[in-house]
Formats: sequence, C-alpha cells, structure tokens
Amino acid sequence: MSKNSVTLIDVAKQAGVALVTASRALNGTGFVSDETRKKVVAAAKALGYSPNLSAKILKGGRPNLLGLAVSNLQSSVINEIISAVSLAAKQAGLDLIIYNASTELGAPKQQDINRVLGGLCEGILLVLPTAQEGLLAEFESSSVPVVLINYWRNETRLPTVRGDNYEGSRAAVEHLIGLGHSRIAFITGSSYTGQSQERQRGYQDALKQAGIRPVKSLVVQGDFTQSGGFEAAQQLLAQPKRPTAIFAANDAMAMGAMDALKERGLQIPGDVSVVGFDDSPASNHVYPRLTTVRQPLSDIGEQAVRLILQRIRGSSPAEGGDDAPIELPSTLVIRDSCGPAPEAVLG
Amino acid sequence: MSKNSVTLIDVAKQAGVALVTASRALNGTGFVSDETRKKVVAAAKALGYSPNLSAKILKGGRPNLLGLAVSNLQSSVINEIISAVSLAAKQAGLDLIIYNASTELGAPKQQDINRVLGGLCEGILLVLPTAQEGLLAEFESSSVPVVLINYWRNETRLPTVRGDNYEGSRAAVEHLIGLGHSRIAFITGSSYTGQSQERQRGYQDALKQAGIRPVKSLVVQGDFTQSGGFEAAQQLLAQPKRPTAIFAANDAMAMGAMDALKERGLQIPGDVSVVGFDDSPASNHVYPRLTTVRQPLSDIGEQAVRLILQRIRGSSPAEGGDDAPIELPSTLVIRDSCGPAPEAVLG
DNA sequence: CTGAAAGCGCTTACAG
DNA sequence: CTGAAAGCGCTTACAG
Repeated sequence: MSKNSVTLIDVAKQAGVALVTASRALNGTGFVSDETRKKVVAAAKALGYSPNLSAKILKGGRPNLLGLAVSNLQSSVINEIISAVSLAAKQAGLDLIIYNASTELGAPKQQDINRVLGGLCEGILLVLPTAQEGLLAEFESSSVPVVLINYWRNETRLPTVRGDNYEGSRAAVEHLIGLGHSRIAFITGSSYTGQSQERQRGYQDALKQAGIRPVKSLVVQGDFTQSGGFEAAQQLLAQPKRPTAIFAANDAMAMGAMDALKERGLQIPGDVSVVGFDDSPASNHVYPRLTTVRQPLSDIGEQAVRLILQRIRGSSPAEGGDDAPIELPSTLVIRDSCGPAPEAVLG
Repeated sequence: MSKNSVTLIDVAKQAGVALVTASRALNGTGFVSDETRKKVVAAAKALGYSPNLSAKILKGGRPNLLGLAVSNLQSSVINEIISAVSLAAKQAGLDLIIYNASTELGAPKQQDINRVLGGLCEGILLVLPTAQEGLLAEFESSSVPVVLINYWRNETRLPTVRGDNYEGSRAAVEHLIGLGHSRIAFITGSSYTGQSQERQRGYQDALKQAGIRPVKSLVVQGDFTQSGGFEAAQQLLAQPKRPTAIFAANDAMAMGAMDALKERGLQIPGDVSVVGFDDSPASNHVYPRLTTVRQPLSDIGEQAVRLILQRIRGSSPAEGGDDAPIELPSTLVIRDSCGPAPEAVLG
C-alpha cells in the first residue's frame, strides 16, 4: 500500500540510533542532540523515507491532514474557495484532501464525510451551503474540529467563516441608484442556501434608504442558472414599464439576463444596466464586461484555515465558545455593464 | 481523532462474541454463522460503529479508498472528470479523496501526491495533463496502482484512459467542409499538454483529405483562454482574406473568437462559423449556442475506475502489461454557431 | 464456525 | 539526551 517499504526502523538502523530517537529527530519532539538529528535526517533522506500516515494517525500523532468537503464542484465560487483553502493550508504546512459530497451523488451525509475524512484528518472544513440543520447537528457533536465556510441556511453553533452578501448587495444597488436608476429589478436565486435572501435584503434596504418604493413585479424568481436568468429577464421585459436596471442574485443569471436583453435588441448598458454577484471568471469575459460583487474568497480560505488550526491546536481563546460567524466584506467590482439611467440622460 | 470512540471491541462485547468474530462478521471475511453475523451487525449499528480507517490500512486491510490527483480545479473538463470518477467510484463501493496538485501551488510533485494519497489509498487516479516524463517515471515505480486520465504529453508505460482528440477534431472540420467552408482557421492552444497538437492534426488531415490546401496564416497561436481566443480571432480578421469559419482548440477560445466577431459586427454563423472543443457548460449558454466537440467524460471516469480496480484486485488479465492507452471516441455536438459558407450561399 | 495471539508502523509515557 | 516497552484499532494466520 505504501509507496516504499522504508520504515522508521530502517532509518534508525541506517543512522545507528534507536527507533525512538529517529522518531523524535524527525518530528522535532523531545530532546535530540543536533548531531543525532542531522544523522537521522540524512538517513531518512538517503532512504527516501516517508512516514506511514496510518500508523501516525493511529498513534494519535499529527498527520498534518486537513479535510475539505464540498457539495458542488461545478460552482466557480466553490472552486475558488477550494483554491484559496489549498493555498492557505499549504502555507500552514498542512496537506489537504477534498471529499466530493456532491448532491449529485445523493444527499451529503455526515456519516460518509466522517467515515472518510473524520478518521484521517485533524480538522474538517465544510462547504455545504445547502446543508440542513440535522446534518450540522451531527457535526456539532463530532470529536473532530469542524469549521463551516460560506454557510447561511440555518443557525448553528459551529464556527463559521463567510463572505458578506448583504452589504455587497446594497453597494451594488446603491451604485445603480447613484447612476440615476429607480426602476431596478431583482432576480432571485433558489432559496436553498439563504444567500439569495441575504442579497435580496440588501437590495430592498438600499431601495428603501433611497426612498424608492419597492415594486413587487420587479422582483422575479430565478434559480441561479443562466437559463433561469434568461427567463426571468424575459418576464421583466414583457412588463409594460420595463426596468432600467437588473440586479441578478448571481453572475450566471446576470448573463442569462444579458442574453435576453440582446435578443430584444436592447443595449447594455445604454438601455438597461445589469449587475451580477460572484465575480465568476466568465463575468470578466462577457460583452459588455459584467459589473458584479466579489466575495473575499482568499480571505475566507485563510480565515477558515486559521480557525480550524486554532481548534486543532486547542489554542482557541474561547474554547467551545459560540463565536459569532466571521463575516468578511464583499466588494463591488465595477466594469462595463452599468450606465446612467435612460431617464436621467433625457432629463 | 476518530468520530467516536466506539471500537470493534465495543461491538464485539455488545454482540457477545470475540473481537475476531466481529471483524469477520463486518467484513464478510471467513466463516461466520448467519445468526452471529446478524447479532454483530445489529450491535455495530446500535453503537454507531465505524471502523478506524488508519488501523484498517495499517493492517493491510482494504480501506476502500481511491485517490484522485488533479492539476487544475478551474477547468470544466477536469471538474466533469472528477464528477464522473466520483460517481463511478461510488458505484464501485469506493470512497474517493481528491488531492489538489494544482500548478498554482507549485509544480505537482510525486512526493507530495504519494505522501498524502499513497499511504492511504488502494489506487491513485491522475489527471495531470501537463505532467512531465520525470514525474510519471516516479509513479511507474510506485507500489500503489496508478492510472492516468486524459494524458497525452509524453510516452508512458502507465495505464491510460483518455478521450479522443484527433477524430473529434476531424469530425468538426469535416462538418465545416460539409457546409461549404474552405477558408477554415484554427486557433491553437498552448502546447503543454499535447492535446492542442492532436486537435490540430485532426484539423490538418480533414483539410488534406478534402483536397483543401492548408494556409499557414489561418493557423494562429492561442493559449486556451478566452482572451487568447479573442486576440487570435482579431489577428485572423485583420487579414485581407478572412476565414469563413474558425475552429478553436477549446470552447473558451471559441467564445473569445465569438466576442471578436461580434465586436466587428460580424454575424455568427451568417458571416463566420465557429466551432469549439470541450462542450463546456457555457458553450450551451452563449449566443449563438456553440457547436463543439465532446469527450466521453463519464465513460472515461468509468473506465478509469474499472482499470484501477483491476490493478488493485490484481485481476488484470495482462499483469504488468503495457496495454495501449484506452481511447474513447469524442462526438461532435452540433448547435447553432455553424452555417453554410457565405460563398456557398452566393454560389 | 469461533477464539487467542501476533503484529502492521508509529508515538507516547517511563526509565536510564 | 537516548533507549526499551506498551499499545493505538484492526486483520491475518494459527489453533481449536
């Protein structure tokens, strides 16, 4: 099973020391003379020794392994989170293994995640935005430290790191208002994650604060997919008084909306402005380049790794404390898909 | 470390049998009476027992773990491969852990992959299209079975499963020729993986077979990115005699080319037809929907799992045999981005 | 069909 | 600072 059968015993023999000493030298545990340490390290290197993770784990040693379970590998946001976590873990000297708890493979089960990741890893990072309360409750009683990433759906006592949705959303809508728009539509996502609601709340509050009366027909149901955004936009454009700006709860829907606008021969942003959410890679490549909101994904990765490390090393200041979720600020990324409201131009 | 401290001993006690018997009952190994087995299984369930993977592995047991190392998590093709492998692994009763050997984290090292995956998994699947010969050579001498997915770059003795590039590419170009095109441009990808070359070979052979003289200026260097495709297309369109069709070595570049065409006010496919490669999710959402070539990604996942299972269980018919790579046929996905060549329409 | 013993490779007390 | 012993949780021969 293991790559080569070089064991710690071989290293010890080669270095002319006892097994224990070799272990200590390699792990930097306990007292070893510098000379001995050098001999052992040299021997290990010469033999191409790499420790047997299983044995290490079994003995309660630090395998230096972090687990990451994700519910979706097709999402650009989740993939960026994975990249960020990978980098942060590497910088912290941790190896990362990823478990695909995709809903395509059936509902993510704590049992599965724990069977695979729980026995191997020192800590587990969870990117399961759709997870239900029950699933999380199981993790709460787990003995392996767990940190939640980008989770909003339910209340939970698990430590959480997430990007802001509300303020970013407000900023987007305020940007439109600043451009003179008042007929601003919102395309919602599906309600499974709680993120769409947060974004909608930001939309509503921004309107309210600007003294703009909310128009019910300007809020249309979407589902986070491009075709959903396309259809939602068609619905909006079929209305007698069409909006001058469309804010979609994510980029995919914003792009769908752009398609719908183009199909009608409407100019973006000349006739209608469009804003998305996520700053997906594609958002910078569509024409016109999409104005959108970006979550601080690398910060999220870093903070999540920092948090889990605290729990693992037991140096958490508030042990067992129900700290409030860490919420990192999103930023508005202004590109080319928004312009002055047509009325404002005429006025 | 482990989720709960229920061990096999607890189960055995609860069931009123010896430790060994419990082990056998749960693993289906050796002889156990039906009655005993039921008792043990019930006890295990009641206690919420889940075996300690480390101990299992250490004893040479079957952890039922498969490893998958990937070089890039931003690629839609690789993500579809991950999904396919996840599904195939699950169906085979295997758990899958993924290791991010992304080039962003430094060059993928066999040492890293093996340290993490090698000690834990029964077999390793590699999606490392950019891997150099040296890296692969290290895996060849590894004692853990390894299977390569979608690898072309170099010769290797490692068992390989991959999607066809050449024939799919030919089919795409023949489709264009069938529509009356003869000024067909090709935008290459970067040369790091060997895939672009394969696709170019298909392009050239299709032209040759149709008796169309290759025009050097119609082959332009790209880099697999959308902006690369955009620039390559601009180059093509700046030529005195512009192509009537553009075949890009992947979808991202094809979309970039579409952007360039739109910017020039050219109709797709009225003025210029466009074909991509990959059938990325976005290709079905751009306007017009992109005609492209699709690799049989789920077949690839299934075959790769089948192959690695053969190696693991040692039931490989040609043990140690240097079987030729398994190459699965790609298919042309015809959508809306190709039409009759303008000349043909006029003629 | 069932059980007692040995040992996978390592680390953590416990002695020198 | 170094070493001999015990044991993590399991499975695989070896006896009954």
